[in-house]
Amino acid sequence: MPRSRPADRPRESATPERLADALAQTGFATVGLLTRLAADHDLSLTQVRVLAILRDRRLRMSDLADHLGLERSTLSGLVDRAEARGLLRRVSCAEDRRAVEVELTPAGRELAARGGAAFAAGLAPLTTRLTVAEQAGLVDLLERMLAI
Amino acid sequence: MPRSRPADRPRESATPERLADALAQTGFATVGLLTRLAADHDLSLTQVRVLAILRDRRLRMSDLADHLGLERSTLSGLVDRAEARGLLRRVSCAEDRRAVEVELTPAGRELAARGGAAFAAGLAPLTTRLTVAEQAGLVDLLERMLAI
DNA sequence: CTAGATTGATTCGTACTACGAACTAGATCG
DNA sequence: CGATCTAGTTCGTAGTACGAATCAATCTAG
Repeated sequence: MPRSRPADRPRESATPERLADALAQTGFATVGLLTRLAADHDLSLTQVRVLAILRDRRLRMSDLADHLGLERSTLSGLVDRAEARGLLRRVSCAEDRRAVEVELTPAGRELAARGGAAFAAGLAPLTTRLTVAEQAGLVDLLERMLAI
Repeated sequence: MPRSRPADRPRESATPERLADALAQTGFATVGLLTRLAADHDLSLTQVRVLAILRDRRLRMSDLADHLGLERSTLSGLVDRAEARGLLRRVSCAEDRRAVEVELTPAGRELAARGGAAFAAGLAPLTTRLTVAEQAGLVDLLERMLAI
């Protein structure tokens, strides 16, 4: 497990170790922010991920489960709840009548858009610690690391 | 909500937007890795966070709950299960007999150490896409952004 | 062309996570 | 001392996640 913001962080530790720690911290910070924002709308982190993924696509249940790394059975309930709240809808697939596709409703799209803005705003206290040039450098490094 | 690895990622979008997306991606990648590693040992992400936090400290239940951003009631069960598995132990506090401190057992410490190594190793496919100098640059930017 | 296998999704039962409210025991302050 | 506050636990509820079983539609071999 990565160290968590140790009071006595060893400044001299090796880069790979520090990178792992910094990435874990970044992960908890961003995912934590996302979780808090989601909670404001009574959504779970997973539901946020669903909205984020469907923002650009329309997927079958199986494909969505794969994207999320979840079992199909888990996704059924997840989509049930989101559908009941009017955030997305199931559309039966024309090519394969067993399959069900999922897409955002206008309400879901609207929520996703507002959430995206809130996320960027919530990140500002962190990101503005860097200059604009540094932010651009960070984007470049992260995108290359993630192979986006 | 941040966009999730869109197939048609707009290359030309503004830095703040791309930074938010890149940070969200980084968060999901690192936290996802952590979750998978945790699952190998039948641990939840939260239990991993507990181990990570206690790696350097010994805390009261309340303080631990604050560090995790959880309610005390949630923490009780969490610590129950981890204690039952021998990863940590409750120590009653001398100064305040209401209070309970929590610390890792040797087994918990050992697991945390092995987990940390596994995490760094699991990150390697991503981090090695950058040169050593770039990794150092990334560490610097992230640490300054997180104000570590 | 149909019998059997495979695939897409759902339902069911179980365990864990998380919350808030109610409670107990110990501290603190008037 | 008694009132109040704090630390932690217990309880009930809802959401998340899994795997096994199931059903319907599709595919494939003979």
